[in-house]
Amino acid sequence: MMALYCDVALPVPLDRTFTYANGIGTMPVVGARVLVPFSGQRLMGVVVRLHDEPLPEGVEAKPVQAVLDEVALLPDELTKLALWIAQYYVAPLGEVLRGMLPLSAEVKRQFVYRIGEAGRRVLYEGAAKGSSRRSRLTPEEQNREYAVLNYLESGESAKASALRSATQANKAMLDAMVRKKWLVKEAVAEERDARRSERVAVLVEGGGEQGGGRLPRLNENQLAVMAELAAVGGRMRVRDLRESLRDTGIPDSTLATLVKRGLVGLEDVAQAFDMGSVSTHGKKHAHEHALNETQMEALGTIAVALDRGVFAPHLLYGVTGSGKTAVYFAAMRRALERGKSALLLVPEIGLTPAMTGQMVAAFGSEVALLHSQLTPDERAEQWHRIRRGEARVVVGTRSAVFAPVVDLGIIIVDEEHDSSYKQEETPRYHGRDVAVMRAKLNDAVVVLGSATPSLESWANADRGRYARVEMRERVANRPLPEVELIDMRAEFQAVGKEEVFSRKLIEETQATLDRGEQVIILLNRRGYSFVVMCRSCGEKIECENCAISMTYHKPVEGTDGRAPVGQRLECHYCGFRRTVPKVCPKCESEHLYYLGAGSQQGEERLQELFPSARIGRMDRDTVRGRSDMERLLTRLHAGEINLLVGTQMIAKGHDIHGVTLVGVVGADFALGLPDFRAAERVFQLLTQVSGRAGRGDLPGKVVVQTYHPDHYAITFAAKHDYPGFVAKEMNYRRWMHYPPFAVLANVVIQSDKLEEATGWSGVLGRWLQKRAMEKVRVLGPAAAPIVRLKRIYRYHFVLKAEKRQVLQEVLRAMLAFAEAEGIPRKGLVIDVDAVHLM
DNA sequence: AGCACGCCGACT
DNA sequence: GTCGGCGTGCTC
Repeated sequence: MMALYCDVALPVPLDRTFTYANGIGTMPVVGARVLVPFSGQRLMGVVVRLHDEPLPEGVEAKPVQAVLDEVALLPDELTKLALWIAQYYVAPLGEVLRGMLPLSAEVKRQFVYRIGEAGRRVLYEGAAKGSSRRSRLTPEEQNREYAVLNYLESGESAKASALRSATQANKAMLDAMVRKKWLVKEAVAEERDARRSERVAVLVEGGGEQGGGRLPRLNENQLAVMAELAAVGGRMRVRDLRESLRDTGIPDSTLATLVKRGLVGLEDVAQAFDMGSVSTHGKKHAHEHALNETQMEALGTIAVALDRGVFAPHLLYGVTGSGKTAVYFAAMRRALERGKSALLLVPEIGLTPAMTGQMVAAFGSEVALLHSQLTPDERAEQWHRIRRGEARVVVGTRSAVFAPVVDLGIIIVDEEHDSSYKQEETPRYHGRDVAVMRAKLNDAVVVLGSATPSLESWANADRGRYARVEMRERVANRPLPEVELIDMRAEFQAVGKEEVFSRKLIEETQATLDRGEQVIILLNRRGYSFVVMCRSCGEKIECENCAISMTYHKPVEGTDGRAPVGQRLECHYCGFRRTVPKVCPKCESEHLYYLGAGSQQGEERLQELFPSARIGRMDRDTVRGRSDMERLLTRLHAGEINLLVGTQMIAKGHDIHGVTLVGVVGADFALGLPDFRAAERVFQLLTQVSGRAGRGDLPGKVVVQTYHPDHYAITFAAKHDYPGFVAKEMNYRRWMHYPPFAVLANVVIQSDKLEEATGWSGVLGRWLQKRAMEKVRVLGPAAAPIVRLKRIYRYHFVLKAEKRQVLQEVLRAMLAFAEAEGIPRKGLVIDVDAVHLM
């Protein structure tokens, strides 16, 4: 009955679990978290199996130190999902589980220090003699070391924080003392309540009246604070109070003074759930609209599956503006009515505030939002709310697919083609594909929605694995915008010089602004110019850490209270910055010139061309948090901005009715990249950004500047012909044995030493030649598209196989071979279903 | 990934 | 001689 051992998945990059011995007080269940000793540390892991099989000869199972959960923390289907991900993506189970459980906040890893034997000797014999004279420590630092030893003399251990405040020793000093064996450092992990508390300021009844009823004299600021508190009934969250004080220019210290004088008390109260401010732009919400016939049909298909309560994957192909969001809402509502939960995945929450706003408006306090900007505490709190069944609607980004919702009825993956669903670190899972698997394990409905479905999903619909639901018309019979292509080669001939904007785009922009309508221009590179080149030697200025051209950023005025940022060259991959050189670093020529216009330059040119336009820019430099995005969108909706330039984030689902012209500049450069998905990506971007035009009562127009006017990605996008594009692209993929006609993995071999990277790729290349050639197609080894990144040299293979299982077997065999050859595990990155070939 | 153990130069 | 630098190898 009682299992002797448990297998524990630990958050280490090792492709295996470890076996521990259960005790009488430490009998975990599968799915519970445990604390176990591991290589001198104490780690939190998740029990994945209970059994009685002893370890092989010579290895002894260490005992479980503590069981953190009485019952499985993870629902059964999430444990199964974790096992599936580990298998499918060839990733360590412990790392998969770590990503699933956002509960690191609950086990705070803390260290305690105890005096060590060497330390005791030093203390008693006064004998730091020889060693301390030699050490580079100042006498003062030596005194502090003695203070630490004195503090610990009793032999009891002390928390790092207590020790540091008592002795003024810093962390570096403590670590140094550990190294000298004066101290022993031990890790403790303790459970902590994930609920946050917050401070509330309370007006003290009769406070300060102790001096015979006389009110103490208060200055103006103090009176203002008292008045503010009294006005709201004597209680106010300190956070809110501070905020309103800041507006009136009263310093925070005023509150502290009042507390000290006993006039205001502070209380810790369990924090109420805060949805944050979410703007809805006063528009009608999707859930308030009556569905049209097409929408009703789409909903009908999904609802039938929901009512049957079986696994049912759907691909919802709906052109931009066809009203997919309204269908999502209706389907989610239907799930709730059936007593089930609903999960909505979106590419990036910060970029679609309108969607989340509508969710909150429609479902109120039943909604939990999960996104990357939550703190660990907030994440844990949401996780528990969901697990307890308090939130039956979850909206979130990629990792929200692991939300422990109770009785899952439906998962919706919005913009399912979006590459942000692919995690670009271990475990390298695809949120969309995990969603489908999760739905399967939960007997739930899954809806993948897009105007430009990925070829993988489209093929799955072709093969009958997914039910295809189509919405080919825009709501209210609005037309799709007319698209005009501008051949930039001809434009160059005619104008005689390189201009960012063509004459046609300028003319159309002017006309649109004159009519009082709005314009969006996509310029899909951030910065001012993305190449700095020397006219004398032809050298491009590269990042010190990466094989990447550095982007020039012009100095900008500090807007919105931000400090101004000087001109600089910046690497968009590692963030490295340098000053702008006056002369070529290679040949010292003064003839440096700047090529390729980014969004910053676009904004500047537009300002020159349309001096009276109200221009806004939307890129990673101007939009850092959710609030920046919301502010920009609010100004757009209000018409305060009538010309918006930006990178691809402007293409993401925004529904701005006044926009009637969309311009596209340089979006086709990606067609030249060595990536089999290049055409797909360009088609998607063009279609999505075109979809921003003509969403109101007036028809829209799109002007696309291109150097490849005959490329099928461009011509089909211009005709709004997704089926046509897909048919053509499918032929290419089939011919070239690329997904969806093969399964693919990208294997990167990396090292900070060039010889290691090339050497290892050679060794693996020979092995693949000999061992795997009949089973998989191997491309490479070749230099990775970015051969050096963050000082790491990178080579890669692309493996393609007919069957997934074959690919996984080869990858596992390759890992085993690499280990035997002494290639370190971190020198190999395996990316199953890679989206970018990096 | 951490952390132990072990071998070698720097400094007294 | 000792300290502490970091290169290998293991973790139930």
